[in-house]
Amino acid sequence: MHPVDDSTDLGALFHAAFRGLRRTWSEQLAPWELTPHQWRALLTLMGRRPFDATGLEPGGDSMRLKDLAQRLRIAPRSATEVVDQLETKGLVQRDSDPTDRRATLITTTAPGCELFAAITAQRRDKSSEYFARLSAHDRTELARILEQLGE
Amino acid sequence: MHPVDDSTDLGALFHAAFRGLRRTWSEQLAPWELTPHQWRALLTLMGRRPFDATGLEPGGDSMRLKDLAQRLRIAPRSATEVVDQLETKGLVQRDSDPTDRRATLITTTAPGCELFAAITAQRRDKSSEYFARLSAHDRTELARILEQLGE
DNA sequence: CCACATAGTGAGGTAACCTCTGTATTGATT
DNA sequence: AATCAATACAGAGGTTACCTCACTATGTGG
Repeated sequence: MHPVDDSTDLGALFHAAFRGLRRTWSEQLAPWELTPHQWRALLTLMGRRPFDATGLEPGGDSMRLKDLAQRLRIAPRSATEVVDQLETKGLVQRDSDPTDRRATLITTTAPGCELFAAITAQRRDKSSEYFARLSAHDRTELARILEQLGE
Repeated sequence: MHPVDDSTDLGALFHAAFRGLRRTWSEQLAPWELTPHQWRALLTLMGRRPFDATGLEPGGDSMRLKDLAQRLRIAPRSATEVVDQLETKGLVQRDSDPTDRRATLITTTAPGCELFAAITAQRRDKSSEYFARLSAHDRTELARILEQLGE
């Protein structure tokens, strides 16, 4: 009687955990009408800027669509899409790069920065974090292991 | 200068790893024209049966659609869908439960069992497993941590 | 026998991707 | 300078893996 191999179990576990994460995020972000995908994009856009206590001033930093795609590990076309969504909501803006007119620079607008700050604050307060149920040690371990998996 | 909190990083890492897993599976399953989703369903269906060396005889065990959904952690309606797909491919069959005519029992057909065996064998041979890059210790750790996350 | 619950499915929708094609622009090569 | 390949992005259209809501057929407790 072969047990179906470990990896299979790991796959199922991984899948379950991932779905849990997404559901949690969805619920947390619902009040702001952001999808997890949009949030991740905004986070990436903001993450690049070393942001200070207020974290509210827009401009100051921007990113090419291509770079955003790379950091999100999605195809450039898919980045176009999420930027479209954020732009429609007025959270980011596109400007063509003066140094290369093919490229567009994505910049977080003032409302975008505010939203980012608000969500970040709420997350910290509530500590309604999905990973909060893990011990600090386990979180570190998980990060270490996941890094190995992500090439 | 606040660093964006740990959890955020973990989220990104998790996302990246999950996408890697899915891509790997997709590629591995492509020759058999199965999606990862279909594979997981088949695996669940087969997993219930303690299967022997040949593992080829069909029938013998079956599962209600509802139970399949539960094990896959998806809505019953979504299970209907994946069963439809597998049934179209002739890998599983539906029979109404004689003890409750509302219910349908899903059974893996002979071709389904063969396919399952073939794929399992190939995976074992190639050890082209996504999680293979982790040490045995890390795999155990990962499983332990993921279990905590999956409620 | 009637109200209510349960099992599955049809209809229709969404998020988060993808590829392939086309266009504007740039940089490199003759 | 004229050309040609490469690059950045967006339009069009597709796929996977989900979902909810409404409906039908069937079972169950009062």
